[in-house]
Amino acid sequence: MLRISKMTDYAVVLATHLAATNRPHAARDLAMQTEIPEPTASKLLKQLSRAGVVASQRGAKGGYALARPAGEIGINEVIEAIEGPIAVTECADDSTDSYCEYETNCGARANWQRINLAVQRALAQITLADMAFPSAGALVLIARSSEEADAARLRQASGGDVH
Amino acid sequence: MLRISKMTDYAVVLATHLAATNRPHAARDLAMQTEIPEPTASKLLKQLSRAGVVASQRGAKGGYALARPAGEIGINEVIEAIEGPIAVTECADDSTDSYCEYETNCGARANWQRINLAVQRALAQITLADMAFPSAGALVLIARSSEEADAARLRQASGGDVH
DNA sequence: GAGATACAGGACTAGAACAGTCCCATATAC
DNA sequence: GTATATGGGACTGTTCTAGTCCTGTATCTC
Repeated sequence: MLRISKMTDYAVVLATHLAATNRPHAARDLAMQTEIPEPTASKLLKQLSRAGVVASQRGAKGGYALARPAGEIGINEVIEAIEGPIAVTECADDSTDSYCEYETNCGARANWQRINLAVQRALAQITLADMAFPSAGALVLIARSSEEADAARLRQASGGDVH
Repeated sequence: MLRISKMTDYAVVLATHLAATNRPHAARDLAMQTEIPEPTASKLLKQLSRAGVVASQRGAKGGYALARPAGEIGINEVIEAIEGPIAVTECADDSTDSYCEYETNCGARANWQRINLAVQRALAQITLADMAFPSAGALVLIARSSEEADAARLRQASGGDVH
């Protein structure tokens, strides 16, 4: 289904929550506030920390906060922190020099890489600030054609689609 | 990894092969030519047939052929035939009216839907004709920025990246 | 009409990946 | 020193994926 995993979805929720409140939180607090099970939230925050998306402070009164301003962190960073490099197919993944056994029948590596690039760009254009404050305005970037932009504006105006 | 499944990858190979040869093939022949195990290829072709991507002819001398010209079939159709609707997250999937348990903490449905739209559009822009004949020219559609287009042209010119 | 060929549909299984938990080590504040 | 909080990794049950197999149905050829 070309779908991100549930864990990544959780990670986006956690990062978005940090972006919305803009102050350090202990993993337990974040877990409670987002209703994500504590061990799971803790595990995800560790991964986000290792990837440099969030900054951690150990010890009593420690916790997690965004490593940079929310507007500078793209959703792609959060996804890559949890799932590794974004690659729609294996042969589009530069990080593994895997041998493609259908090479002679495929003829498609360049295409997959472009598809991949388009997906990455789409994800990078949405920042945590956009996620945290959906009405902030920078959202029409992706909706390139005028019809879609219009539809998006209508939805935003009515407020019905944003939850 | 935001990755399509191996089966979908196979399906693209099969459809690309049909596009390249442009005549009906029995499932067994396609399987042999693409080096995909026959039962698996057969299963995939059935799914492509049900989705209207390929047309099937039963009986002796029967087989599979593309349902429409290769240039009119986007990769998204092949992917959706195997994996179902393309939806990066569950809450971006219009086909299931699943209840989002993190609704109050998410605030992101509209964003995910736009991300999803961008991914779908990227996939729809590549047709089976592009996959079958990578040098045919319509490939720079995705590479929007000039640097990428240049890099793509360089790669195409050197021939090193296309397999 | 009989037999051969080929697709249609679905059940089934082994293995891999995912989601989620738990434990212990280490760092910091008070 | 103690309480609090992150860091790292092992572990497990469940779900999904990949792949196979079987039976039924349609069509062609003779």
